[in-house]
Amino acid sequence: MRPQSDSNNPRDLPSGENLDRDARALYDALNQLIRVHQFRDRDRICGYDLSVAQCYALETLVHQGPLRLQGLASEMYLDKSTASRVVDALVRKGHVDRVADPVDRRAALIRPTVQGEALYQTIRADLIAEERAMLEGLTPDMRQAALTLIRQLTQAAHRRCGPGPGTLSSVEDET
Amino acid sequence: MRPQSDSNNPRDLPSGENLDRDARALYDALNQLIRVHQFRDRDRICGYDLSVAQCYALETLVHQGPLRLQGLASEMYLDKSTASRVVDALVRKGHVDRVADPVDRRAALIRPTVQGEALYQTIRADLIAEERAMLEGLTPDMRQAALTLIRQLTQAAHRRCGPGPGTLSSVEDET
DNA sequence: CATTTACGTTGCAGGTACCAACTAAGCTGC
DNA sequence: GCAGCTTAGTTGGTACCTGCAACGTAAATG
Repeated sequence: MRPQSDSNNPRDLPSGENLDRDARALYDALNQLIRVHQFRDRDRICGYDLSVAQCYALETLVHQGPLRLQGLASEMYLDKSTASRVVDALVRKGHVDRVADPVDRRAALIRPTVQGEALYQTIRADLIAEERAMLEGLTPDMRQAALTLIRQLTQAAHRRCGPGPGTLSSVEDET
Repeated sequence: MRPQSDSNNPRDLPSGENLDRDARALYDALNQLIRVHQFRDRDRICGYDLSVAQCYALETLVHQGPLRLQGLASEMYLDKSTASRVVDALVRKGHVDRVADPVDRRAALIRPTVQGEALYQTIRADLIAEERAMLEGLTPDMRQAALTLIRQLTQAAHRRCGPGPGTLSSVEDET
């Protein structure tokens, strides 16, 4: 439906024509990247007796501080019932605990335990080591560019993804 | 908490020190990106009465042509039993079919039906439109750079993580 | 031909996910 | 204060995804 104006030099086009082609390429590339990371993370995290969802929840709690269940669910794009069960599992394993919210006795604040925080840091260090290995083949310039681009892509996707309840904004950290 | 070797000048270091920091940043950025995409894909694909795994299988079959179950499982980093069930679902929905392998009567070749191929193209077009919208804010140069980097990251991760659970073949590493 | 190996399916167990229904607690209106 | 509604979280039910183990069948090997 979008005819490639191949009569002209395809490199000089003002970013209108190649957009489709780049979009296709990006879709495929991102697909690959996401799948590889997904499975790598899963296998690696399972070695620590955590599921991926549990690890994600723990990570969210470590980063965002104590959260109510609803907040955690929003942050994870999950139903509150699913979040509840994930928290159950983490409580059973001793990685988080529920404390009564002082201002609302219906609510419970969920926060990582010392053990949970330590476990998360261990896993994080492990995964970061993987990223580190991947980055070793890139020049510092390229690494910076990669970061910038990935963040922009995330921002764009997040904006479009629409009503993200918690609006996770934990992207910006050390410069 | 990581001991920064601050006794030295951090600006002159030959990319050894900043590597850690970049690795951390990459981990976080990739995390965000993957999550956003994951949920976006899930919601979007579910609108077509396909699960993500089913869509991934269909995509693999469309891209790679007819595959045996084992090949599909390897491609998806899944156990063959899981792949079998995913294929079951796709067969039930009429998106793929199994044909007997002419040279091996144990095996079955799985291939998309016309309907399955059409469905995949529809979904793909939909998802690509999303990527396209995301790319609109980037310059052509940045888009190219993003592609290159994402592919390199994928390559690196793929090399490191190796094949998934269901894979027994295709990894002859002679030690 | 018997054994071994490979392909795929099925049984089992556990995780993930949603919706809907439920309990408990807060908040309104009277 | 107590109905009645809303909100926070839990639980039941259902369905899917996933891997491991155990099969049946077919090919390969001796």
